[in-house]
Amino acid sequence: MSISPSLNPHVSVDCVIFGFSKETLRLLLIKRTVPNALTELDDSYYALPGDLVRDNENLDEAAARVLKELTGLTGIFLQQFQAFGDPLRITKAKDRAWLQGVRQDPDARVITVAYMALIESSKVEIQPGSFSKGAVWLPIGEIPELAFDHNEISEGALMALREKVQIQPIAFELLPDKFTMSDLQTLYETILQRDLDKRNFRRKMLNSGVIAALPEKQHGVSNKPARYYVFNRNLFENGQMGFVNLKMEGSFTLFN
Amino acid sequence: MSISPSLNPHVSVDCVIFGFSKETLRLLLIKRTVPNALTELDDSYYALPGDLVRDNENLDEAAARVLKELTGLTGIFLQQFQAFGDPLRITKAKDRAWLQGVRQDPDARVITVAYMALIESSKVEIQPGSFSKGAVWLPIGEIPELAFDHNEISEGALMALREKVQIQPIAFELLPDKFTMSDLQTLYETILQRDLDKRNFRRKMLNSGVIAALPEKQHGVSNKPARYYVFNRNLFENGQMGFVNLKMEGSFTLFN
DNA sequence: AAGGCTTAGTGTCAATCGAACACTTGAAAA
DNA sequence: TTTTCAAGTGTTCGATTGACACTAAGCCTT
Repeated sequence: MSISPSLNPHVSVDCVIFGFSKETLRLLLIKRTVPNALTELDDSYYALPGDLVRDNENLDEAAARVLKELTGLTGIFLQQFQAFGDPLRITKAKDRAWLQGVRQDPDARVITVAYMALIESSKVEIQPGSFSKGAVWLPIGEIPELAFDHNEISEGALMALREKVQIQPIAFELLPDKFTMSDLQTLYETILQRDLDKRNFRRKMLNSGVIAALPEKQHGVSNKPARYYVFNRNLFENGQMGFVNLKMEGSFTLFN
Repeated sequence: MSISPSLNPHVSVDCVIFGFSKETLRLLLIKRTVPNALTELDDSYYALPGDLVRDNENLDEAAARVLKELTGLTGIFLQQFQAFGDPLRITKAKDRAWLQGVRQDPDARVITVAYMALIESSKVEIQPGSFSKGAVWLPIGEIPELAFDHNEISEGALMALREKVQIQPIAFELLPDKFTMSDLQTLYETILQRDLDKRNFRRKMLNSGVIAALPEKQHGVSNKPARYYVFNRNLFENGQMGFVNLKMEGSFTLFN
């Protein structure tokens, strides 16, 4: 992204992009480029993809643009979860050096509105561009020190994801269109970091109506082939079903 | 609030302040003052209390400051819920006229980070000041057209409140320290807009451990005096209890 | 003083839901 | 043909939910 006069120099969006592969949750991070090749700081310094908000776009549009520029994808799950505006968020030396190369007013206070995106990670093809030298999927357990306050933002996104997944059926956004019951269970177990009972999981998923069975089964696996299911997207987009409620320890339930 | 060079002219906070009295949920709104008395627009034009964020404060601090300047209160429940940044949010003619009187750069794009506050409304004493000509508690069913996109923000806050109240025991913030079971039930019914069964409500509230009975009862009421209860604040601030789960219609519950 | 009015406060039962638990099935590989 | 591996399937018990109606306590009225 080139610097442009239509950028609002005080507000940015950052995208915490979740994917799920090899039984781990991952974040899509970019490696920052330093345009005028200052110093040694261009190696292994990752950041969340983000950009300043332009004058002619709203926050959601800015986030969707960042996502599209990086991955080529549109129409994916993308939800604002928190604004971050600590005045000290850009004080790391490395960050200031980078900003000097890239921003007109490197000392400006920037608040950022953070979004979380859920992607089926195999859909992503990293778009080439000056925006980033490269992008990688890193397991959430192996996130290094990131630029600015991006570690804090990522943590916040993970918390928000854990909560939302217990309230709305959004985990499906991380899976391919068709998936097995085990895929789904593993995903939930990964996000929630606890084991679930196979039979209870199955029963409740099916009773709830959020997924539908396909006639098709796996082929060429060396064990009993699993049935494929699809997410019943209409139910939710038409607002029929409000609430998916996944209890946590110490919870209690109220009312009729 | 006077214009000051330490204000960030691109980011503001707005507070949606909820109170509960006479069996209705209310919002604390301010009447805007027009410093240089332009035109006819100073009558009955309400807005959410808000201000630009200063360079030396973070977003939470800015929101707490706005709340304190208006009500004199500190330490009250105040939670960020959404950022609003539509480029067209300041296009109403009245709004532009007002901004010209009050901002250095009235055409600047401002994004706002919205907070919701829960107050026991009898605690509020409106602070005098140039900030607002007057403040009023208006029932949420009778909110007129507000400045900017403040109607949209208020709606969003109400939605957020309805959701949060089903997940965490925060409704108590709207009640006095001691309250009767009926007070509490009426509050929940008002927020959720549906009737609850008295006996079931009682049972679940008591079993949950969120409230504790006091020995004291009402005096001087012309019917059977009700017992007082207090909110068991420690349980939550120490993180023992995670989740209060109030089912909605069409809900389903998942997992062990 | 008695009766009326108003809100507080209480218990049970049937249906549903949640948690725990182990064996059989189907396909490929050996 | 046997082995290996994950898929798939039911039941039981305890806890929770939701529906439902009468008595208790205090003040007010007459």
